[in-house]
Formats: sequence, C-alpha cells, structure tokens
Amino acid sequence: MADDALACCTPLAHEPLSPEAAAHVVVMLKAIADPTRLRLLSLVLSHEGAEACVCDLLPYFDLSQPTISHHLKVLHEAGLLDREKRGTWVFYLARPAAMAALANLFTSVELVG
Amino acid sequence: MADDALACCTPLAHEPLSPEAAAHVVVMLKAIADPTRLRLLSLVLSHEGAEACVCDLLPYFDLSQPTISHHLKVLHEAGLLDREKRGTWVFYLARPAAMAALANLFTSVELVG
DNA sequence: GCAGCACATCGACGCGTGTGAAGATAGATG
DNA sequence: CATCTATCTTCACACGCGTCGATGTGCTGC
Repeated sequence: MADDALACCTPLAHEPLSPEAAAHVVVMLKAIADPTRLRLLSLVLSHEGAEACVCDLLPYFDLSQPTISHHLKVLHEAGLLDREKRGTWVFYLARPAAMAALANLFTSVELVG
Repeated sequence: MADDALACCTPLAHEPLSPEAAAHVVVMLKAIADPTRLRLLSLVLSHEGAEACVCDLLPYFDLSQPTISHHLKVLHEAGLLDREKRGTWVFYLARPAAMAALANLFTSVELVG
C-alpha cells in the first residue's frame, strides 16, 4: 500500500488528477493534515538518525500515550514512517522516498520538463 | 493570512515544528487533504493559463454547484488559489508561491544546505 | 513465574466537516 | 425594470475523526 502511494505522485500541475489518483494521494495528505501528526513527523525527521521511539516523542505533547500511538499508526499506514521494534521499544523511522514523493506533487511542470 | 502561510514553511526535517507553526501549515494541508479539493487544484493548475472559472470545473464532478463553490472557497482562504471576478464569471487562479512553499516543506535539509 | 515498563487496541464521546436544498446576490441582456 | 445566468450564502444533517480511559500484549529483569 505504501509503495502505491509513492508511485502515484505526478506533479499536480502536469495534468488533471484522476479521481482514483486523488484518492491515493489524499491518504498521505490526510495523514499530515493534522497539527499533532505534522509535528510528530517533523520531530522524527529532525531527530538524530531520523528515527525516534514513542518515549522520545511523548514529552512534546499534552496528549495521552494512546493518542500519540494512534497518530503514529496513521503516519505509518500512510507510508510516511517505518516501524521497527527493538526490545521493549518501538522506533519510528523517516521514509525519505515518501517526502520526495510529496515534494514532487507540488513541483511545477516547467521546472521538471 | 495567505502570506503568513507562505512565510512559515521551513522544511519539516530542518527542526521540530513548533505548535504554532504547525497550526499555520495545517491550514494549507487540510485544504488539499480532500479528494475533491485536490482535483480542483490540479484542474486549475493544469488548465490553460493556470486559471479556470467555476463553470469550467463543474463538469468534472458529480457534486452540486454550491459544494464545488464551498471547496473553492476553502482553497482560496488557505491561500492556494486567487479569486478574480470578470463580469458574470468568477475565475480561480493558481498561486505558484503557495505551491513552492508546500514543496519546500518536504525538501530534505541536505539538499537545501 | 511474577512484577513492571513500553506500546497497542478497544469502546465511547463530542466536535469538525463534506454535502445538498433552498434562497440570495450580482451582472448581462433586452 | 424584468429576466436569465453564474455564483455565493445559509441552514441542516450525517459521518468522520481526534481524544481519552480502560484494557491487552509483549519484552525485561528479578
């Protein structure tokens, strides 16, 4: 599912997005269109090694642990973060390809062609 | 309001986004995190002259005119589209600066610095 | 095995939001 | 002014989603 999302990101300005393509892209956009999730993504991206465990992220929010866990799951299922279990801890890792796909969405056609 | 949105888009990976900055960015992201609005934006961007009137856009959707109008308003208020009235028609114009701001959000720091 | 920690899942609540019907506005035309 | 067209606004409704408390799972150490 995550790979599908990466494959479908032609620039918006290149040609009208089909309803199907739009539905695919929207999964990623909905995931980051939330203040908490956007900050979580930014925290992971700018953290050392572009990875962080849940316990690293919790202190930044006035939210319960289940809520943070829920948001991380959404980011993971949208293909924006990878999940890796190490002993007791669960680490979330940035996916550079997903970032590149999003950036490409908003690239103007002139710069590409 | 729209200009604020453009000013606040440092790359997500550069440093952890503050709650305030996240709230600003989310306004734009929420606007495009909807299949209808994403397609509307793509249609305007890829339309001749990067502009289109409401009547140009309606045929692409199985939605009522007020609903399309509502979505265009959301895109306009998020600073993604400009509005221009010409006689009976209302044209919506792409804002390249807004696209660039979004692209910059997902730019990795290595490529910038 | 048992206690404790890290994280995920479940169920429920309340608010935000996409949608359409009906009515309002504003410009063009005669 | 009367009428038609293009578009926006208002109101109401249903569904989605962010949130939390309680509970479940899985690993660690004693």
